[in-house]
Amino acid sequence: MSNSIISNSVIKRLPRYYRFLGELKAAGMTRISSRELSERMGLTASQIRQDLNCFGGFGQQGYGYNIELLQSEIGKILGLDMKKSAILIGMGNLGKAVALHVNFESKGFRLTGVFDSKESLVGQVVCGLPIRSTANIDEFCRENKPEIAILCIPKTAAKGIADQLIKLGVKGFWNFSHYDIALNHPGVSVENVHFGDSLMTLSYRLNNEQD
Amino acid sequence: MSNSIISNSVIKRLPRYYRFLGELKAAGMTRISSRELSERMGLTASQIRQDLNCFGGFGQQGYGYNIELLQSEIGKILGLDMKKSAILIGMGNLGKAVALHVNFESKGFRLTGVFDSKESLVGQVVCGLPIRSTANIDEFCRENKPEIAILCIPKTAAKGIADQLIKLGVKGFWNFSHYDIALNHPGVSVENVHFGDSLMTLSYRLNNEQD
DNA sequence: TAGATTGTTAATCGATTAACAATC
DNA sequence: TAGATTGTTAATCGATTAACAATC
Repeated sequence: MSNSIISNSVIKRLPRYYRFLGELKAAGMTRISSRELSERMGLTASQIRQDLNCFGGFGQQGYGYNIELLQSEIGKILGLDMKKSAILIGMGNLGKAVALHVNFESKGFRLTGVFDSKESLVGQVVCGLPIRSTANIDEFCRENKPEIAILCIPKTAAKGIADQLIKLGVKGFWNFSHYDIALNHPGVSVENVHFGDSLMTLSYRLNNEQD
Repeated sequence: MSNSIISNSVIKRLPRYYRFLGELKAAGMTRISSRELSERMGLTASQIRQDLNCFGGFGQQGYGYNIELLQSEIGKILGLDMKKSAILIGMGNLGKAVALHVNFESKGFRLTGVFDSKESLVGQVVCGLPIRSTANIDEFCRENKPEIAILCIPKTAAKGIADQLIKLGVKGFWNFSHYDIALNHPGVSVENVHFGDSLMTLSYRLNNEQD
């Protein structure tokens, strides 16, 4: 079914569909048409139908979409039911906040290990996990085979650790650093979160408002 | 010069150009051709020239681009020299990490106030700023006229506060919440950072690797 | 001058929107 | 059956890439 390659634009819209459908479900609704969903989300009905039909026919003519069913299907498409093992490197302000703030279980992952190179942090418990020394990453990965790593470390440290982790079998990165993993390792899945870039984009918009 | 409307795709690439040029400058290089930059960044030379020519002719035929000059021009385009006033609402794990981790000054902003609704946090000092009660937002905004607000609060709280801030003259949001500001306030500049969406996207990619 | 590389126009590719027949 | 709404094809729009004349 989902054999043809799905475009990046479609993939990036899926989580938002998932969230909106979750809210509609929570509000007690059971069905919705592409037109009504389009009005609530600020999209076109055409785009919604096109997006969904990349993965199969989830709707019914004359009726629309069953909200609970559709949300569950999108969850499966996103792989949220798989609970892939994730490790987090770098327990500074940012790393700690990510560990504590993000609900991994509802996004398809399980946080299984957290690491920092600073020996003074090692042993401290965050999210029920002891902070381990980065010196023990090799050992931990061979035993636990994490699928992804979350990099909350500076660029300088990120290069070495990312390369090391890829050798150890890590298949994807949630990358908060400025090291460009995708550039150096084309086969690996990378999702970048670049605060600075995002904030600069906002700066541009403010300085170029017109209408 | 930059009168025609610049596409979103171009704007989102500008911070990355800015970063790469900064690194080249730091490495002691003075000039670069679009071809060499394209190889380093994983883009096409055509795209780079098209992007830059949205804003003016920064290069020189037969020579290429002066790295320092080009970076400085992109910085001006992004408005990094303007130091717009920013306030941050929500000093939980995430808010604190953003306040401490992000270098606002180098991204066109100055953090001037931080707020939380929890009275137990009020008075605590973060980044040299006392945490203020959200009850005092009105007063603070009338006196300090912040241009943007950073929302590190749950969706439920975000709606009320965003609507309030817009009435108080806030022109943009760096939005970490799931409240869809842009949907309800079309005129306002919004840059969303949605951790959950980003992580779900990574989940999708891991579950659909092929090559 | 010859070589290199830009700025810019034209061609291609991909994503979004519109239209409508199929069907519940 | 009539009305509604999907799934899907065709048309449009926008972004990327290729090509090349201009020019340093």
